[in-house]
Amino acid sequence: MKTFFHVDMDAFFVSVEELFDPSLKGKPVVVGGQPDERGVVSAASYAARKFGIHSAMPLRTAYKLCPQAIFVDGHRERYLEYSEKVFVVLQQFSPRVEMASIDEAYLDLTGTERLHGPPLAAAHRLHEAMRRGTSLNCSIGASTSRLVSKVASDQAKPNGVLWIMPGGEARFLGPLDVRKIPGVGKVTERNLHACGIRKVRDLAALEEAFLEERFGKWGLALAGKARGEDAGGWFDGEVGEGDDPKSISHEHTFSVDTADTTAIDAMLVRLAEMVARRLRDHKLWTRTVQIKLRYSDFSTFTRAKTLDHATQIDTELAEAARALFHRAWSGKAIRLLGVYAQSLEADEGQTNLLEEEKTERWRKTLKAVDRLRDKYGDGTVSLAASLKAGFRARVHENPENLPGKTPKKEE
DNA sequence: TCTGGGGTCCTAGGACCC
DNA sequence: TCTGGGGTCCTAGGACCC
Repeated sequence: MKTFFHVDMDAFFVSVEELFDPSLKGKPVVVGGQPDERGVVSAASYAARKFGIHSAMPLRTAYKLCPQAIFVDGHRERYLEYSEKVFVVLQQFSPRVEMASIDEAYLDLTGTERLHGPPLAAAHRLHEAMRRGTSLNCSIGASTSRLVSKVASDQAKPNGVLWIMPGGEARFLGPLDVRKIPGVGKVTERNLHACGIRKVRDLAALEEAFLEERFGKWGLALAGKARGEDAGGWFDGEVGEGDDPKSISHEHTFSVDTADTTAIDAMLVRLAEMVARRLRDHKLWTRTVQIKLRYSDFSTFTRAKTLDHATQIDTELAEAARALFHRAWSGKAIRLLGVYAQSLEADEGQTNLLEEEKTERWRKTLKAVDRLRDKYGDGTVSLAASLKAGFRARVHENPENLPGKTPKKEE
């Protein structure tokens, strides 16, 4: 018999901000940006949720719902720091920990009864340890599968613990809306509703053949989920598997849509530089470069190109990104630009000797550049290709709105 | 309501090879 | 000649998650 926990921090970003500014406690707080900015709510305090504010809602909408709410810019470094503290606490309970995102994790506690006692008691002890170790509240779901534990932690919120006994999975899931199943979003919910399926028990009662015919492979996975099984999709494999990223990307939404080629090129180069930097940090190389562009009407296009050799070099990424962009661009004003690296490879496989020497020289240069950026901020050092274009663009775009760190000092 | 940024996984068609 | 089937890679788009 397996035992899994799902641990989910309560209103994580808001709670961390409260630790830095206790006067926020109990007030309607919105993390994500200022009310006049383009952007969405990253997290809302429980007081703010009472006004109907929730994450992913446009900031302007949140402001209309609750003008007296306190709007706070997000501080990623703070959340990463606290995410690390969460991880440390979790590791004390089981070496089999997998952070599923910055604020939630799965624990495999199978076979730890003699050490931790029965699941419910262990969950309560973990809950208390989290409070002591991080000063933050969390909710914990415990059961025989990751899926059921995840749903359970959601039902336990805020600040609660819920254990679903072995054999009780179907009874627990049955009365819930299908939307509660991880992986069932807006579209799948609508499709299920169209078939008259509203509750998990409706889903569980259906023939697998019907679901497969209607929804394909996804339908089969859905049937398993309705029974509380982990198989198929995100819950495959062991807890703690999958460390290297499969893609690295940066995107930016302009504060005002732009058709200015100079500003666009500068942004593409900048995004490419940030992606390349992170590739080097991870010791990874990309073979497939992709760009994304979104027009004022929100229509979105992507263009990808697989290179003849893997790279982690700013200018190669930037050149590929610019070529892709100009192939796809209609000339209309742009709302968003993105640069993506896929088909990532580990730090080997540089076969061509000449190529190797060339990239080696580059790597030395870039290492120096990376050090400078660490010292003076991301905006300080740009490679030649971005220098000309970059300068004007920084005048156009308020530095506060630029991705990455704001330059602390101009060289 | 006027819609971020970082990801993962899936589908489907066409190219290309055997 | 007017026609197979499988495997893999590439590309574009989309659902979903936090």
